[in-house]
Amino acid sequence: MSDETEDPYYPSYNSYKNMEHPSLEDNPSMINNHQTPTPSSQLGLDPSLYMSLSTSLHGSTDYDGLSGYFGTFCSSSTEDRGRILIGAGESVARTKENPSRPNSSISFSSSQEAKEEHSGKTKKDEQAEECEDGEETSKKLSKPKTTKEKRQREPRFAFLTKSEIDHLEDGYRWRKYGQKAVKNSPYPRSYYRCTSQKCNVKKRVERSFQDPAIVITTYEGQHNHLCPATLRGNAAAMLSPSLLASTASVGPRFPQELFTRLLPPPSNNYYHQGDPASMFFQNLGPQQHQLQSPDHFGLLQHLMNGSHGHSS
DNA sequence: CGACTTTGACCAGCGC
DNA sequence: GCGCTGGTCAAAGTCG
Repeated sequence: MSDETEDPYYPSYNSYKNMEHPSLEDNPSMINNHQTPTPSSQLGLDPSLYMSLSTSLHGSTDYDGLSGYFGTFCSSSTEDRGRILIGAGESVARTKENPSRPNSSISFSSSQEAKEEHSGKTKKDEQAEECEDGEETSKKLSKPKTTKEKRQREPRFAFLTKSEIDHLEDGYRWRKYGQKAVKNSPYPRSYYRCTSQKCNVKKRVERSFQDPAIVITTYEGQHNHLCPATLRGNAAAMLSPSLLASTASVGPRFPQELFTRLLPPPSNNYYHQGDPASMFFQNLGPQQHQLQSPDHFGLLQHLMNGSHGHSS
């Protein structure tokens, strides 16, 4: 928790400051809604890089709406309340979860996982693929392990949700396939797979050991099917046709795509501590920062409880 | 009875 | 090489 060395995979807060994060520079504490910046590592995250967004959502309806935006969350009937903290960045498969990266903030893993591309593919992964391809009979212990070809890991997206429940409803159906104790955390990590056939989306759910109120949900992969809840029409109804068209079928390719479409650039004063929304970007090109859709942002603002009128 | 969860075991990658 | 850790498997159990 005190190492000063810069981890190449987990840029420190200082690294962020050196990047193009005007709002962060102006307001370092905006990285989350706590009084003091909470290093993502302390949250038990894979704190690689980050676009983080925290929102205050009250009630399931809001959550549904926001969920619809991101495709990954397509809907929710949860009673989840409180903030959703969304981060984006690159996570590392073989995480170094404990080494601290001072003030590296809330994470949100996304985009390609550079490190994983080199080392992340495990033979298990290959085996899993074989299984999904119908090679169900061979068990893990007897499977050939000769193939060395690397499979690119799916992008991951971590969502931080302030919630009392661990497994947040997102409209998809998940089957739990594992649970592991997390090092240095009293809270276990649960592993889920989408129950839809041929959909290999996975998610991990864990509770931050730093702030037990925060649930860290990490999605991996993209759904290749319609969300059951979307089919029921609750989340989709909130989306504009254009956005829906691009997200409803298979979801956005990356959540940050939607972020960039939904959110204005992180202007100097809009996102800051205590705001319903605080975010910063990393690994997003400047042009992406510029992308915005007033309509969508308006809706997002609506979804975000809108109670903290800190917007400049 | 099917869907889902629990749980211990196993495996691979990484650091030392 | 060894130990640690994350991730996964699969049998058994649970639930509706």
